[in-house]
Amino acid sequence: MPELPEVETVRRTLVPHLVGVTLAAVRVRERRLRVPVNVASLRQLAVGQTIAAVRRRGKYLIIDLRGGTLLLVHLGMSGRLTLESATQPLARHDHVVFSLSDGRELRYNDPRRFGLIVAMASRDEAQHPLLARLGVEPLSPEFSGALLFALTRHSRQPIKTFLLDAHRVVGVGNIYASEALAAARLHPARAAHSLSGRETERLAAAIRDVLERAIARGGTTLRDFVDGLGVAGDFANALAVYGRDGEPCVRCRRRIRSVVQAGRRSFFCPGCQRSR
DNA sequence: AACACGCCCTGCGCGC
DNA sequence: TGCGCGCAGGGCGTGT
Repeated sequence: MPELPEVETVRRTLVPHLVGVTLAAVRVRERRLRVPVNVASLRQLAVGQTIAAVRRRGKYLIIDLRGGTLLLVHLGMSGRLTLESATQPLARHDHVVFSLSDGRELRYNDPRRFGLIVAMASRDEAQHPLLARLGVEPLSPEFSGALLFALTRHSRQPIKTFLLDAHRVVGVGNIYASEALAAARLHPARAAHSLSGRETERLAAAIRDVLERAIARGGTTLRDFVDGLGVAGDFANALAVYGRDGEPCVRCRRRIRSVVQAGRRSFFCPGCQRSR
């Protein structure tokens, strides 16, 4: 899926085109997403409204509409949110299509349908079940080694699995969890609570650094990902360990290995990332 | 409370 | 060439 850098890339590419534009109509061609699309609420809350801002919270895009409503969009594993010419034929898996006042269309495409689009009143944002329990933003000033140290104290989970839990830290998915741990030289199987203060400092800095570098290069495209204008990301070449099982580590030349943790594959260098 | 697990869904690449 | 299998960037409900 789009992780934080990919969602942020979509946000940045859409902002200049969407702010000030009105949602003139919506067509829902497939309502069976992770949360079933509520067509009536989309029509009542979103259609006719003008876009005031496009924000991001974790892996969620939040499209603020004038008139006190917003659209919450999650791209799941395979989702795309792209601006297209209305004359462009619809593609397979174009599930939700917004007609815009400038004649173009904003299209939500998602083959696996793990994503969602929800309209709500802006005042409900903080209490909404999908948002209320989300953890800290890793690119915010409040995120630090000290905070990560505090958050990890009572978790016996492997640190890799811990990082994937959006109720603790948002936005870090399977690619960037492995990349951050590699940069911090921490073994993915280390129990979260076993990390020292120095190690959580290193890890927090690595998370921030890898996310920022990925955003700077438009995100990671493994297969599906494109930004709001249909352009693929460029960070896949910069990945140090993810997907590089068997290849030599650029730092120590040992072969990168992978293991499965909590059902997700983790990549690491056995030379640079010792378990203790 | 914390954590492991299975499941949601489609598409693709691989081995046979 | 075709087919079945395993696996994929996420997140939640359920069980212990």
